[in-house]
Amino acid sequence: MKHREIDVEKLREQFREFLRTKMYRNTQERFRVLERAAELDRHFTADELYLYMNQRGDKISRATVYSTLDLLTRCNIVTKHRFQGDSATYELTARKPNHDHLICRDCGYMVEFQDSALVVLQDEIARRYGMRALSHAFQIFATCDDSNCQRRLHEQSPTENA
Amino acid sequence: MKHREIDVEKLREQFREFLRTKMYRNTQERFRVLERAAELDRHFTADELYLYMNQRGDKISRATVYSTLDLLTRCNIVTKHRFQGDSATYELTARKPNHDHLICRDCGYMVEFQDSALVVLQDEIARRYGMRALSHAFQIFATCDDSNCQRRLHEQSPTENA
DNA sequence: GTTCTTGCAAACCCTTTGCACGTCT
DNA sequence: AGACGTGCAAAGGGTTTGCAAGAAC
Repeated sequence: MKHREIDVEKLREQFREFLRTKMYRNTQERFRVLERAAELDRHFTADELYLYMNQRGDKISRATVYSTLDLLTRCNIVTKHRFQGDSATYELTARKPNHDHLICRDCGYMVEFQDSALVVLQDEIARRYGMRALSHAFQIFATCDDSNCQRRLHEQSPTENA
Repeated sequence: MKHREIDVEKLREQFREFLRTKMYRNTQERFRVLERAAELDRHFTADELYLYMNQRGDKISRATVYSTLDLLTRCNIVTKHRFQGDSATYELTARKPNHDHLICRDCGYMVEFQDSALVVLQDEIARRYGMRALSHAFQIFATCDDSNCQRRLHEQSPTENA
């Protein structure tokens, strides 16, 4: 099952609005980063996006990619993850809203799952401390619980919830 | 309210057992890292621990601190966090079991909270995908929802749950 | 025209590594 | 004795920065 199509025009609009509000300039590079990030329908690192863009013929520097990803993160168009060990990974927030990660500590196999209980909890806990929740990051570290753990790297399957 | 006292002897025992099982050696340095980490009753970075130990008169290298923290993480005596941006932070797992973090995106104010629902969810979701949960990391990003957000940096207060 | 952004390369920070020496078993 | 761990300094990888040239306003 493919998840929702991303409305890039809407994102551009949202980004334009953010830049306007914060008095940043509308540059071609910034909007190109957004577009290419939207094309990559997956998690990516800043460097992967940089390489992808230059392969595709956009001439852009790492510095610009990093700085634009920072802007896009600040306005919540992109979500930045810091999983254990590696470099930061990014993804479009609209790609799959409110999903979290279940990661095998042994083989790195990762499942993206959605569970509405987390959003409820997020809001409730923040309220308990007089704060207002914006988003959350939830990672479950687990084991495949299976002797051929490595094999499962490219599998997928289970029951949806939410 | 002070949280539970940490039983360092028990941790030493646990570490000894881990090293034995994995055929690693019992060295003074490794146990000293554990002891000093236990003294720091808070989150710390590898470098902070390194500096603390050398201030306290232990002669130890960064390499050893890093490698021992890795061992301690692998046997779950220490928990490693990767919050946004910064370097990795560590803390004794026994310090405050199963707690998570609520972070103000504007001022950095951080609350450590406990909620038993998360452990239940962690187990249930892992099971749903045929995996066995070991631990989780849950961060809520929020705003203080308050005009003097910065002021709250050193406050604390709320209702316990669990 | 002024200010902000870009691109490049160098700098930076955290972490890991190679190697010689020391320590554990 | 032999294998593993430590310390040091250097390398490594990801990210940020300083500065000159270019684009936005």
